[in-house]
Amino acid sequence: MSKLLDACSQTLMETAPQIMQAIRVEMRRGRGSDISIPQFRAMRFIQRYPDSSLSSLAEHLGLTPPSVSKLVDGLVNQKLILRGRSPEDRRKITLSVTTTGSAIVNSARINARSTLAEKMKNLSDSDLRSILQAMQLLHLIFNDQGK
Amino acid sequence: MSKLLDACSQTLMETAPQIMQAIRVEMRRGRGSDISIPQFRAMRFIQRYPDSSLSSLAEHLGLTPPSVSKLVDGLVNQKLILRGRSPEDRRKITLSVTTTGSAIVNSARINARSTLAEKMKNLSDSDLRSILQAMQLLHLIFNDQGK
DNA sequence: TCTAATAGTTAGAAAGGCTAATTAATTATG
DNA sequence: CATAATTAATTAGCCTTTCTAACTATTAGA
Repeated sequence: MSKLLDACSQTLMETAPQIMQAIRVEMRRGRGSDISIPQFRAMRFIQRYPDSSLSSLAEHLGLTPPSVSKLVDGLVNQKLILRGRSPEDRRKITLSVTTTGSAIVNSARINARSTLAEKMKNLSDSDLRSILQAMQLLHLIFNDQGK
Repeated sequence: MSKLLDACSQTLMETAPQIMQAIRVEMRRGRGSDISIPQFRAMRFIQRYPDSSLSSLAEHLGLTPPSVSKLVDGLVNQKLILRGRSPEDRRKITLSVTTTGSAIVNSARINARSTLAEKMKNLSDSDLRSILQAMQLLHLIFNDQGK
């Protein structure tokens, strides 16, 4: 086991929670667009894959179907997404984002993004490139929980 | 606002939750050493700063004092940490990790670290260096919630 | 057709946050 | 020096998020 690999794992464990904290805080000050990170991630997924089923969403989020069913309940109640039934297989549901939902998810994204950007604004271009590259690597590796 | 900065923020928002998910999953399969991420982070902090107070811990975790008081309750009940009173200022508590606590936090750390390492093992050294550098930069920036 | 498997939901419990109010100890002030 | 203000931590009460287990409805298969 290489020292380098070890150092990477170590620093990932320390840093990832801090970044999450910053994102979470920022998501919470959307003035009316007060959604949690799982809710945000769910809506992003549904935006990307319209008419997706509950189970595919659950898999993406890394949560159990009952948890996601509740999460979906919440979003439906807030009229941010729609829950329909699939014509082909009537056991399945089809999820889609409403206009309101789109507006809120976009404003949350812009808020969070600009605060993250604010924190990183003093970094050099070369530092930023290194962060971008690292994140892209990690994104590939950890996509869908390495399943 | 630079394209680069924007791309960084974007990818951070997508990737950080996925990394967290992987760490969380791994933390949960400690066979008896079943602790949450906030609990893990708390114990790591107390290990690093023995006799630390509740408020300094709360600040490190980015949580409110009542939340941390509960979290500490849980760890004390499991006999993973000790809660004493400071001799100098008797309002303050002094936190320390027990032998059992140390064993558990170390095994959780080793578990999580080796799974992260497993996922990254196919990366080149140059990729790993880029991840390490990026994480160190981000660690500095997001340390203590940019307060 | 009757049984298996699959998709989602419901019920109920535990954990982890929060704010507001409380207790105890220390510091500052009239 | 006595009392007021501040500080450290806890308690109380609430809400949200997650889980497992059990249930309903639909489809697929023997």
